[in-house]
Amino acid sequence: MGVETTERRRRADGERSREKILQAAAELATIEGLNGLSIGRLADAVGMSKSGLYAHFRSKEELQLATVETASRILAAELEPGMAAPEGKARIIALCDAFLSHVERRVFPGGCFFASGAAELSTQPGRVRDLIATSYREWIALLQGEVRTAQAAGEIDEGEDPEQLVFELNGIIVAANVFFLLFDDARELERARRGVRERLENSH
Amino acid sequence: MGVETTERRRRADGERSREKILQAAAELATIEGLNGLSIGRLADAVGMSKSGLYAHFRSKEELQLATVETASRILAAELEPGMAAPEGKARIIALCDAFLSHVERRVFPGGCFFASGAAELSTQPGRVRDLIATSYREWIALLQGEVRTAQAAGEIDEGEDPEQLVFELNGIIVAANVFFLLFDDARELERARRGVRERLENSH
DNA sequence: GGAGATTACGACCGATCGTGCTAATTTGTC
DNA sequence: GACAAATTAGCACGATCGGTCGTAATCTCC
Repeated sequence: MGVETTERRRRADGERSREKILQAAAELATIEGLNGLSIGRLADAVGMSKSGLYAHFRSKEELQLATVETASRILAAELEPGMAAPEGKARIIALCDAFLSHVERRVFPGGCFFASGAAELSTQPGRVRDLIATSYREWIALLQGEVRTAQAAGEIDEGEDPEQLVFELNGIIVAANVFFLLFDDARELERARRGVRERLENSH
Repeated sequence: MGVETTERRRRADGERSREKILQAAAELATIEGLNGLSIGRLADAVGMSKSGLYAHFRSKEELQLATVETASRILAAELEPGMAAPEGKARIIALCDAFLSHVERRVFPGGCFFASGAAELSTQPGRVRDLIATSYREWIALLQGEVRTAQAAGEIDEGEDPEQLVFELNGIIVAANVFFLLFDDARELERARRGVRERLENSH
């Protein structure tokens, strides 16, 4: 889903460069922040000149938008093993596990890209903030869909409010993300796994 | 608890300026970030010159450390109504409510100072990060103490692990903080209040 | 009331920020 | 193989970054 990508012909080598830049940008942004990430340092990180970057992105904001989309793709790939689980309760647990696993393996060195991005930009109006909010909503909607599926299958009590349940589950795993990084302690992730399981067991 | 404050005599007018600076810094930092907060903009915000600020803080890091301590004091004052509740389960709920209330009233315009600071600095080694981590631990320890008190009073099941329970409770209210800001929707705070209550009811 | 410390300012430093302009090189297409 | 388009680098710009210095005004304390 491209954000009004102004189409223009791309050369193969350019495409490769662009991909390398965005991969580095997505990783760096979780450490320096999407604002703190500077064109100069990013150029150094990929071994290019600042103006070389500008051939691919006409402004910093456009670079940030493309970076968020790249992070979305990376996260989606990380969640794929979770999506492979049978739909319903099992998939919810598998998705949470996949998320916690990608935090633990430091796919993004600064933890979940969207947790970091949301914390940084939630109070800074603009297209980047909006894109992050939209992406986050998709993740929430995905989980809510699985909850409803699980309810239809009788795995989760019908009285349970999907929005409330997903709010709590997401809260648990996002907290694990922050604490794992802040305290450098893998037990935080284990607490999240336990919390998710027990919360789901309690809902039937 | 002062962080090795190099003592030096202070004049009454200087103390007032210093307080004004730190108040503005604590608020601004939740929007711009502790790194993104620049000396120049902060000076403008309080109507002083950059070099005027440097009469109070010898470096940006020292300003950041003092800002974190100021934020601690502000938060502690906000939690006071919670601490006024009878110890145990009631106080846990009152503390969570006080926290959510200070988010809703935007005591810090960018939400919880420590959630924002932890997200920004958790991967950036240094004294500021360490101070934030220490302050966060105090909050966690405070809640855990209340849980143990509640257990001793028979309000919470003895089988409940205080660390696990507080991890989940804190996850819920921190998630509310982020989502309230990102989606600009007060229902997120209501979900947190409900989540905290139900989680505590379930533990006995 | 005078000495000495504190507060505040303006000017200034080198570095880096995002962003243009230009030119050379590489690539894909007819 | 020629030509247009895409890619990348070099350079320079104005603004802003954190920080220093010298100096003037002001407060505190003996």
